[in-house]
Amino acid sequence: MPVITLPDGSRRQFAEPVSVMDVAQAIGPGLAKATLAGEVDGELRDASHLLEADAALKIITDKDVQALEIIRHSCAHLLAQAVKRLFPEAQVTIGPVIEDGFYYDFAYARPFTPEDLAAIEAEMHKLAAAGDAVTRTLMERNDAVRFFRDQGEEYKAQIIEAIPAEEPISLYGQGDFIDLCRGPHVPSTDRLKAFTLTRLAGAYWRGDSRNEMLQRIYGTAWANKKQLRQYLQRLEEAEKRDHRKLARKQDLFHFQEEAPGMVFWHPKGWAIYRQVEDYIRQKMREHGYQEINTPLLVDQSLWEKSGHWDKFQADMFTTGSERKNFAIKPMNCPGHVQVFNRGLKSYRDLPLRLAEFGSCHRNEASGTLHGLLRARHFTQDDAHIFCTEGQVQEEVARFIKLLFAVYADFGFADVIIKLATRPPARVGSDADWDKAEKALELALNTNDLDWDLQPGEGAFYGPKIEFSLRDCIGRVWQCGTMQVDFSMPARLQAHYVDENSNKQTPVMLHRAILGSLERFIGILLEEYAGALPLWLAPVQVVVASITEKQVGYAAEVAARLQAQHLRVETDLRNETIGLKIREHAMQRIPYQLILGAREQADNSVAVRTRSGQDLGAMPYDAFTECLQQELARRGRTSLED
RNA sequence: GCUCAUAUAGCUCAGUCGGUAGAGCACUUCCUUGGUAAGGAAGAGGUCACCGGUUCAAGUCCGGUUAUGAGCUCCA
Repeated sequence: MPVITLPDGSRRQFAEPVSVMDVAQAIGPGLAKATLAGEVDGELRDASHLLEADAALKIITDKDVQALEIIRHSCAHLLAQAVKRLFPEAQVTIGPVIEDGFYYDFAYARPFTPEDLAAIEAEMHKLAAAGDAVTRTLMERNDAVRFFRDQGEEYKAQIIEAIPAEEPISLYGQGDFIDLCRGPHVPSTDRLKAFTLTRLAGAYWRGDSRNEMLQRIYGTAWANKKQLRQYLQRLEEAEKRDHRKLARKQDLFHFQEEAPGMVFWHPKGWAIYRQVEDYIRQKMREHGYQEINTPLLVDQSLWEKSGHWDKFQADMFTTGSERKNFAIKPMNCPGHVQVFNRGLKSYRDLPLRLAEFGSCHRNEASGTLHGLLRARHFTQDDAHIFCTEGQVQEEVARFIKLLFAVYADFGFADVIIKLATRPPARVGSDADWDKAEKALELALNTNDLDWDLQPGEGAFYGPKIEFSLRDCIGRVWQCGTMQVDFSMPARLQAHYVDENSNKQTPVMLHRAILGSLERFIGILLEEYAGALPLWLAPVQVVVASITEKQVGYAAEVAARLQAQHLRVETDLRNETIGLKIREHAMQRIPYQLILGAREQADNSVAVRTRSGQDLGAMPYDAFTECLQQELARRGRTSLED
């Protein structure tokens, strides 16, 4: 006689075991119709799940957040069913839920084509309309292995073989299709109403590039057609913010075939770059760093000593000029150690913070290049802090504080933090790794930050904290980093003299706030959809004349702004003011000064913002006062945004 | 690097059955002197990414290369 407690606290008693659906039915037929699954004592279960004992139950309908995950998972099964019907030779592998959708990986003799994709989706809609019930069965593990192997599903059999033998295997069936799955699923396929397949891609079996490549089909699914439509629209809007598109529209930079992965910066793009660089340079000065610069080309032997040659040789550009084998630096640390090593250092010199806008080249795999976000030539806002073991904690904490202050100035709040610990292939003793990992973890926790652990993802010389930001369509890119290194100073013979006149090896902290200036600027452009805050905008003010009679006055106003170190352009063309306004608004220039006969007569400027706000005419000084205030604020404080 | 797709004017794109290329915007010139998101007219602009093949004939079909896009793998 189970007693079922509902979320509102009400209880219902049943004479015999009932399913989640039975309970819904008892409450009302409308609810039963909307029921997708149930949350039983906090666990998601199928609508067919039998309640034999007292339980707390929440009926899950498409209004609940958990519904999307169930719908998407069921869509993955529907996709696999459709593929098996159209391509019986295809083997199923895995089909998980991802952000906004799902995918399924198949092994098939030939790659699927876009036409196949359309046919598969049509088949899915047909199957959904048929409305087959989705049923759950249990099977002994070994029986399940045999069951799938008999059907020629070698991959599925392998997956199940990896599950402990004593664990019963749950299978879900719909029509003639049965798949291994933990569930839960929707009660029948006609509950899947709003889905579409989005793209085809290759993906390695078990995520290992030594394995064969499978065919991955991606899809998106939602509770209803309206949500699906909104999602697709949102995606389309987001894609317009792509920094590569903005670069073309705003004439910021370009790439070309002769230098793949390397940026040709145009005047406006470079103005942004310099602004970012100057800002960081000032921050470094304020926070006790000394700026240096080290050679781009360094003999191979130094990379061998540092350990980089061993691990990254294939990804380094080299040149055989001068009979020596030079490598173009892929990072700055060995160079910084060379600077540290000149002259005998005392413990009194520590912490010694050496910063460099380090121009690095890495021969990244061709398929990984991605505009400014993954380039072969990039500039790190790099610095290395040489310190004693006792100073590590404080230095890490100070860095994290500085990083968040800088991100706030750029208007970023959503920072993804990860702690990556020792990888299988590494240098240094386990004791040192213990200390280094502990130091980073402690610094994160004392700063009260949310972070995730990434075991085994650290650099070969030390653990690291990664600070990542999202691009326009939600892809995550690592920007800032803090790495503790107990190995490289010793490998490159860095020393200092301690209080007792003993030679000691310093600890080296590798750190970057932006990471790569290129990548950071790419993210920045996408974050603001090209409408950068005033302090970063390549052109801050455009001065436009209404008729030729104001050309002199406009030039004079522009010259005054320029004398105040504002980035200003004039538009004295023989064009209508409507056209000029439209063009500069589309170029996302923060302020337009419209100068006609009236302004000229009373020595004023008519101000218009890029979002179309007309601030009217004001004296010149009032306008520049406004600008100076806005410039001082930084962050996301632009008047009109 | 791997899988799939794509490459036509400065940009965005069209180009059917294989018969030597077209639009809009931008550009140049002229007209217009206009008050808050496109004034008008004319003109100029292309070795259809590159190399090779098939064909009487290739932007179009086939192969290769390069670059780009999406995803995978990688990321000091």
